[in-house]
Amino acid sequence: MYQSLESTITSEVAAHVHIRYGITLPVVIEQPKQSSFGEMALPIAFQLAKELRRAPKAIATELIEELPAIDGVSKMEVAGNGYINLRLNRAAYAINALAGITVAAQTSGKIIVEHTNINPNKAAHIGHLRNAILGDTFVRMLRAAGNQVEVQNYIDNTGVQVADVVVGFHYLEKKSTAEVKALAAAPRFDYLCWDLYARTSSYYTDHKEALDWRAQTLHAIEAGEGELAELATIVADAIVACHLKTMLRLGVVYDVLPRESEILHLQFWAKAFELLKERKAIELAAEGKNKGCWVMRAEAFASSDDEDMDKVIVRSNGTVTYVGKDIAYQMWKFGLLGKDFFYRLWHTYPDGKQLFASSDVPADANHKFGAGSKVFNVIDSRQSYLQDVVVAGLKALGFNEQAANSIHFSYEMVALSPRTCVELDIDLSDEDKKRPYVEVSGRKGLGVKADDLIDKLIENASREVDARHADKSEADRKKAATAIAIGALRYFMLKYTRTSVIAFDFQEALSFEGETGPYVLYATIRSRNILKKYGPELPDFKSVLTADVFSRQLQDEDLWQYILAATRLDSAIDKALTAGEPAHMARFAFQLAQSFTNFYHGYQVLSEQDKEKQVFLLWLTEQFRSQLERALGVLGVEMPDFM
RNA sequence: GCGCCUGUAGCUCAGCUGGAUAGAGCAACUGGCUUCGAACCAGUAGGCCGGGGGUUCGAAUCCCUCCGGGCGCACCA
Repeated sequence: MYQSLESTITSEVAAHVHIRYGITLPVVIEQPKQSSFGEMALPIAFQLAKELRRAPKAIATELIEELPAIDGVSKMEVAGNGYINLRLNRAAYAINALAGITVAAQTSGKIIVEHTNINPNKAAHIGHLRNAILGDTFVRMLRAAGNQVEVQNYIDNTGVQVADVVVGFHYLEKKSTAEVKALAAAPRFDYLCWDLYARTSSYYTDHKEALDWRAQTLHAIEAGEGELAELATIVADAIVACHLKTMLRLGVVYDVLPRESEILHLQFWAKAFELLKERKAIELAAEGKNKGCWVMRAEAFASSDDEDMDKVIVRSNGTVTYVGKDIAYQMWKFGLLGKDFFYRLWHTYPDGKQLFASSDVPADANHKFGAGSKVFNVIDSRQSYLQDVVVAGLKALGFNEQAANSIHFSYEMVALSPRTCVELDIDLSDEDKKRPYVEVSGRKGLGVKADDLIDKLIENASREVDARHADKSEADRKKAATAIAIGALRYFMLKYTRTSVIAFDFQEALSFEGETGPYVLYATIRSRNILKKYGPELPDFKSVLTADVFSRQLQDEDLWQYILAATRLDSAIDKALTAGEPAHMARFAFQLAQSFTNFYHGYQVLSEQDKEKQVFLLWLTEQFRSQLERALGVLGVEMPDFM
């Protein structure tokens, strides 16, 4: 409701300003610092003051006199040096909120969001959790605003990391294919590979000659033949299954898994290579350190034309680098490659949703993916250099529009707090101990595994639930504890803005008090309980609550403020999307919960004697409940039945 | 050296892309459970928004500069 009023006001004021002054300005609506100033504030006079070279206050006064009446606004007044404060028609606002008036969703083309992208060679860790939760929440925000979204999780199943685990099994552990297959079918295969990967990595540092095994393995994988290639497939497929399972625990699902193996087999790169050469986006270096390589000139992606900065796309031995493959993949996402994958059903989620993976054999699955109009790549900020190169590639090919619509949805890494490192027995240098956070290495097998963290959170939540609800069955308690734990985790990962490094600390992550997911859940449960415990059937609000009733009840300033708070969700989603910041969404949900909690303490709904007021309070409670649940849905947090 | 990010309460962070008296949570202190469940609430205390210049009606926010911290800058992904 709030959002639709906002859009009415901005468009009417903008139209007036355009006609009256011949100036086109974006009209901004702010929330006054003090509620006594009114519900909305327009700083438009300040914006106009620059162009008109007149005092803001005079312009504001003039605007108020000349602006035609706006539906829903009862009063306008000049305040401060030139603010225009608006007071709303409370009863009309409430009536519209009751009717569920919303802004029509905008329809644009398909948006592709790529996230998670974990190397399929070891268990997921907390850094991957941030990526997936950020990506998944952004997807939910986009969908809540009416966009069509496709979620992709890219699988690099032919890379060095997978090869290293294969080297570990084959050369170090001397395992047969059958043995590896058996291990892959057993639980916690991702944990086993986590350790094996670390062991192989450290083996290389002492035995440089072993790097030859890696080269052989990579070669075999690329050729797609022999025992080593088969091992790679077993490992990668089994680990992908582990990752999907971990992500499903968090409510994160995907539409399609484009895999690097098909990018290779279906000659995506060859096609892109032709185009890059044809349009002179890359050139063959005739001399210098990159002699014999196809390179993208530095000037295309950096503010330098230094030859040393040129990026190699095709190595002197003719093989393509990661960036090259990524350019091909990015082109496919926009439907620019003139090629598509085949697809096969990878698996079906418990709710019936189907997940497809790319395939190189023609199948009858009639599914089409890719060819989006806008692409968000959720990748941590350490890869911004490579993302810049990919975008520069599109630009060099002449795809300027697509380059502009390729968005690196970057975020900072998840490091560990020194305290948590100590808990995990990670050796720290004296220098590290002084830092606020320490970056840990997956290659060394250090870090916090995603499933371990989730297990620990569930354990914690279980303790609380068990203590409060001895009467419930163990299964019900476990279910509630799981929902609370996941809510806590998702909120924790979301409450930091993208540019903030998370110094992961067990104590903080395991906290269920204050600005946390459980706080929001608790408020929602309370709203639900009031409605549940109200004896008779809930009244039919739409017929009982008339404009008269609203204008009587809304003379209470606090109640009016609660209505405003409980009708802002759509506006909040919109703003968070514009800012590209899921953290704003999380914060809004928290503030909404705070607002309801205040209402909860200020008004006794069930014991209210005045019948008319009670119906009104019930409706307000219901309004809070539905908005809180929707907000949690956007955050991907599921409700426990009790807590 | 070049590029990107960053410095706000004791700690962890917001601050809606220039607006009114800079906000939360944690920790600390004082209170509140026979109430729609205290995973909560009310209150107290805590800030030269890293320093200095500039832009203007107005700066935590934009520009310059200095200081401090992080991350990138492979024929690895």
